[in-house]
Amino acid sequence: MCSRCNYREILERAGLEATPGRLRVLEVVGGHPAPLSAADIHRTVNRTGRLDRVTVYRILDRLVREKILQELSLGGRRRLYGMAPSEHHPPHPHFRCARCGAVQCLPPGGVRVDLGGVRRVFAGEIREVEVRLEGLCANCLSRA
Amino acid sequence: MCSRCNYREILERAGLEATPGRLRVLEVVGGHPAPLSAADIHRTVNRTGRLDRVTVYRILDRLVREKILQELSLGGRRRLYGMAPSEHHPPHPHFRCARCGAVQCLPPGGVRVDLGGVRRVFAGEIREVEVRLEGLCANCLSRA
DNA sequence: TCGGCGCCTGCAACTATGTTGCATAAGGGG
DNA sequence: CCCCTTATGCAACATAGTTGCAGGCGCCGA
Repeated sequence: MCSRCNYREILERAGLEATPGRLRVLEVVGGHPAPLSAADIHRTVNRTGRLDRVTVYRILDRLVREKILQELSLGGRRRLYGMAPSEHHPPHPHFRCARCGAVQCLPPGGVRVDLGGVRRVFAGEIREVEVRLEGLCANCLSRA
Repeated sequence: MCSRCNYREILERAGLEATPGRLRVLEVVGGHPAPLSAADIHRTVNRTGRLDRVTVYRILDRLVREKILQELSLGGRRRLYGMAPSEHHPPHPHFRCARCGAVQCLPPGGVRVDLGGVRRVFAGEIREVEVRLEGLCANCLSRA
């Protein structure tokens, strides 16, 4: 659990009831150092009580819609979920190991992206930028 | 089809037989201005002949392994495929419209990424950088 | 207090996407 | 001519996510 986040308050500020299911999902996601899949979250939450698979999906959808969580697409088939950028959770890039598939959050601020050229030629409106790195993680490097 | 690419030659340089299926898949992907899903490719290829769904998946896997195609993860459930970066196909960022889901390739060079900070603290080996933008496409903006 | 309404959850069935195992066909080398 | 490899097809399966519907619970107004 992120020590600086009050999940109940976050939910209520978004106009959502702070149900046990939602609180447990938030605790699992906020307390994990890397983004998790719906299946991971379902498994973890069900170690301490039960919450249906479908309910987990619905909670995740809702929390993403309210921008409490963010959904990441990092290769592989599964969508991953992490805390959305906010005061306590600055945006940061993600790394995925091409060998073992593990995903890590990288420190915020380590990557600078300059969109100048794109903003000049692109007719749409850019709202979010996601940076994804791929390569070999330290673990796989040492075992190579 | 990309006028500067000789698909037969690309396949043979990678040590792959230039079979009709592979050539057709390459023509479809190389000739489309945005990345395509396996289902899109299967559908398109089957307008001019037939190629099994499974064969399309296997061809895509193979071409990705040989770095002829690249696989993109752009949200949504499907993996998308485009030409891998090469002499004729410089790496470029991708944009996905949050409203209609359409994916576009953005001009290469429009985005500059500085990894300095990450390379100093990250213990693994970074091989690829993917930049994904999200927002509203011109079409959805005008209809909003 | 009652009845209705909305929200959350569970369950079953379903869809979409991707994968595996096994059979067949084509081509090359002994 | 036989065997091996490679590409393809087909059926079955696996995984991830979605939909429809019903039950429970709290809240609000009558």
